[in-house]
Amino acid sequence: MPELPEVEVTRRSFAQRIQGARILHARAGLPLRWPLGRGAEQLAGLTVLRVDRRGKYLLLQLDDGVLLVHLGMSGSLSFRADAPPPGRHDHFDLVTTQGTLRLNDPRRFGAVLWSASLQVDPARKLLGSLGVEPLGDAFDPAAFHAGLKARRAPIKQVLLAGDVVVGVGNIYASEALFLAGIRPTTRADRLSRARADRLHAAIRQVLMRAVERGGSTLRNFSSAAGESGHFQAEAAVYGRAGQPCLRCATPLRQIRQGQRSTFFCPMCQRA
DNA sequence: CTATGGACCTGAATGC
DNA sequence: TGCATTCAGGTCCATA
Repeated sequence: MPELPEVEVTRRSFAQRIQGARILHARAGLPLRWPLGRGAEQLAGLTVLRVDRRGKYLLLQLDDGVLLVHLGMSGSLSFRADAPPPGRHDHFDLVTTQGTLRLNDPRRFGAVLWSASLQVDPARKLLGSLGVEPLGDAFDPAAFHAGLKARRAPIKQVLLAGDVVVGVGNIYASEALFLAGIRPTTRADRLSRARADRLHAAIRQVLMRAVERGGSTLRNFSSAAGESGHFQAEAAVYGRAGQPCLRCATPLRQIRQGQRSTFFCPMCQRA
């Protein structure tokens, strides 16, 4: 479910409301991807200073350490004053003076873990090798092109790997490559500076637009405020195999790259 | 070092 | 209707 836009929309939906709250109690359900790293009972009494984001991780800055939250493939957060009893897939609750932050995650690929700071493990290990933020100033065309020059894998898989630029997931990778007119199978190091520039702009455009629209709704994404997103209706290629390209009407194609589906137009994306 | 396939887990959709 | 197979928005880890 969540790529960068969904995570950012989620962050915005509760960051202000939880800021300054004191943790009354934490509840861990079935195991997530990693153990919490600190007893849930030891979170009580800490204060949430603010909520940041790095890549697809949400960072709840506490007055003692930081709580990293990742939504995995199927996770979503809710934040409400009066949370009902936890359901089958509610695997983490942070009960605070200002409401309960709850992680619902059927597949449990998500994670909640405490780290003493961002400079030490586990945060250092998880965040240390992440690429640049695509919506930040550090994401500039020259550095992006240089990053791609060092990689021989297909451009689609380099985008997904997240060590050149973070936050581009399986939907937006296909969408950005379509916008830039680049074939997903093209080796990353074969992209000219001009084409890297086009891709750079396309990534920013597709992510910013998705954030504005409230995230993708491919399955049933909703922010912690319960509002669903509207990007789905705007996907140009993702999930549209066999349907006509919106630009040239050629039937769109679906292929497999690294066990993930890729969608593209064989006419508009020729190299 | 880079690149690739398997692993984690549940549920919905599809096929026989 | 029932049961098996495939697929799903992520990413770490072992292996080549």
